[in-house]
Amino acid sequence: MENKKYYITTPIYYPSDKLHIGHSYTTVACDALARYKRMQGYDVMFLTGTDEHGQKIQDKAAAKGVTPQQYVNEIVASIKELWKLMNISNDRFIRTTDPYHVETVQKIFRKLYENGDIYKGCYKGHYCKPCESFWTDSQLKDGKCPDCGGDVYEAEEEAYFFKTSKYADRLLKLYEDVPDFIQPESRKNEMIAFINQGLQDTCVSRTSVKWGIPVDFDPAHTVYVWVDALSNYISALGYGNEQYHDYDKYWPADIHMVGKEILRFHTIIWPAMLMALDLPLPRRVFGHGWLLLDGGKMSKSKGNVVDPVVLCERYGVDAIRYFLLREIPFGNDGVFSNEALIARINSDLANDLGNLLSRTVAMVEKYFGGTLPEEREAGEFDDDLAAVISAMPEKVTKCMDDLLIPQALAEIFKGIQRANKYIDETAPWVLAKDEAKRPRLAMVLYNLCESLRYVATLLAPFLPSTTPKMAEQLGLDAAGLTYDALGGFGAHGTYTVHKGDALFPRIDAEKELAELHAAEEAKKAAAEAKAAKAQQPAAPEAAAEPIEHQPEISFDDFCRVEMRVARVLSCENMKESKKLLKITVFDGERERLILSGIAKWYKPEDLIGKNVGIVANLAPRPMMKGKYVSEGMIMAADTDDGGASVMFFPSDVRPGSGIH
RNA sequence: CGCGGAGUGGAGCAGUCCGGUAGCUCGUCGGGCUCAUAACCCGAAGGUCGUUGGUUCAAAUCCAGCCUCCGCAACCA
Repeated sequence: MENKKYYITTPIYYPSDKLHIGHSYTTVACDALARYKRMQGYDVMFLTGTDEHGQKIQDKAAAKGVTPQQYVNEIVASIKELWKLMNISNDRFIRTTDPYHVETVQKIFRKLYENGDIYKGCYKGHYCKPCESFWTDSQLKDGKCPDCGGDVYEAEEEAYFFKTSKYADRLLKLYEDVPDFIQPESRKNEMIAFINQGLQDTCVSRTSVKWGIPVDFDPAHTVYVWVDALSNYISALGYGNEQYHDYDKYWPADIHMVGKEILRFHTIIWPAMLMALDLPLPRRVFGHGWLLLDGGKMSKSKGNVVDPVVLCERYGVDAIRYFLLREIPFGNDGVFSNEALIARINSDLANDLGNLLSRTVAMVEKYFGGTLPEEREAGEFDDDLAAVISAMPEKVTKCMDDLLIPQALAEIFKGIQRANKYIDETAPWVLAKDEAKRPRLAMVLYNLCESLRYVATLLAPFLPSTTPKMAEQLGLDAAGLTYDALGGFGAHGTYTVHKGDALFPRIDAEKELAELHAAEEAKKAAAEAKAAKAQQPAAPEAAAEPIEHQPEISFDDFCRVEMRVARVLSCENMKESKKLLKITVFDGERERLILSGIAKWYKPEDLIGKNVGIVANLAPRPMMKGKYVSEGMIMAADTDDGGASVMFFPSDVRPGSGIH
């Protein structure tokens, strides 16, 4: 029993923007697990935090005219606020800009370097200019670039590399020896396949990015993402620093919870790094699914509110927590929609759970003035109810230990439904009419209170602010509701209840959706008005995003870019790619092939026969493993929805005309 | 032929490994009850289990082919 510890982590989030509901999902899931383990008597360390370095943040801060540190400080504050709002019980919050973390990263980087697991890429590196890739000797094919088959040059840019490839065999063995290292199982095969394709060493430093942790023995370099971000899991425990001292106590992690998009880094690079450092490996990495938005994209047309703060304010934190934990099946993606959210809140939380408490408490007050008498008489249906309720803890435990959170909740709600049915079976309002049946009536209501005591206890990890409300109405001490204190069905003495507000008020779905829809229409109308305004040259509209500027160039520099008009001769969709259009143009001298990533926004017939602007002296670029070579670039403007708007010229312009 | 996942009543899913009356939640319809948040309880309707062929006494389940959707990889020069 002693020394049972549980170390659980969320990914560290990238504070380049506000967090959305998907981030909340990961964190809430971890929180539920952490609370559950604490309730089971484990010494839990629950870590979350932020990954604050990198180009993107550097750019965003510059665009806003603040330092990167100022920029992230502001966002991190809002993240901490969000976790507070959502009742997240993390024990620690790490920021990769924390000095102690910086210290650890530098130590790790140096150690890996001294052990030979990190090497400077240009020593043996070959650089393929078109592919912008480094290759080692062993990766070259006949001395040429393995991707495009082109010539390679001695590296002209230094970078440090981590020898991921060296650990391929040990990683495969790890997956074999620890079958549940990668969860869910289906993803394991993807990882194995990925390794079998041949692992490349991982670039772990940059000279071009300044916002990051300097390599202390080579300050021109900045530690690039992996060593910086992944080591948070141990620096937060005090590995390599003096800030904390519980590395020995908590490491290795019992579970790293991550989104499926970063599972690979946690099951390949991270274990390889730990192997290189000769440290124990995490026990398990769980790649959960995503919360997709109804209809695919960012919801603007669907009226979905995806800001977690707004959702919590509107529906209550526990309602949102419940939805997130209940709706996403093990390892799969779930769909978020306002309809689904409201349906879930109404049917499960309001109708089943809230109403059960409400009707039970109301009857205890109505028939017994709030306090149940000691004299009780057993009867039909009691045993069945007791059996279902007292089986819940074990079932929930089983589900939680298998990380089946939605199923765990389903088990609790089965108990709730059984209790509702029990009321119908025993019909307390009928018993109440007969004075002689008061002991029986007392027993029925007592059994309902007992059921609710179990439910309140088991629900605590998932709905931490609901349990105290239930406890209060039932006259129980919320702090005393633990697995150990359950003590069996019937263990509690008697009940004195206090009627309170509805746990989860029922939502008028039609009205609510109409309101959301109206709000959406208003937003849309505003956007259209804005767009219409933009049509008028007299009233130019400010850019939606801050404009990122390039350094000033000379006129000569400008003249080096050769822009010409070209006529589209043919254009077709490619079966190999959803994004690319295969375009043949006549540039005034010859035909050239251009692959352009505009297939999502243009059909071939939109372009054929038209005059477009191209950049003509761009170096030919091998694409799709050298299968095609694209000889130029179609000029197009970015649009607000992430699409492209191609630049067309009138048909009387001669192909080959220069553009200035 | 790059890798992988998925196609089951109106919606969302389970069942497929280890063949044998197709199950759950929501919705719909009918009934019951009145303690309760117009909530609760019971019942019913509704499915050729993507498609074609094969194995078998028997296929949602095993085998082969095909169709459709979705991830990842490749890739917006």
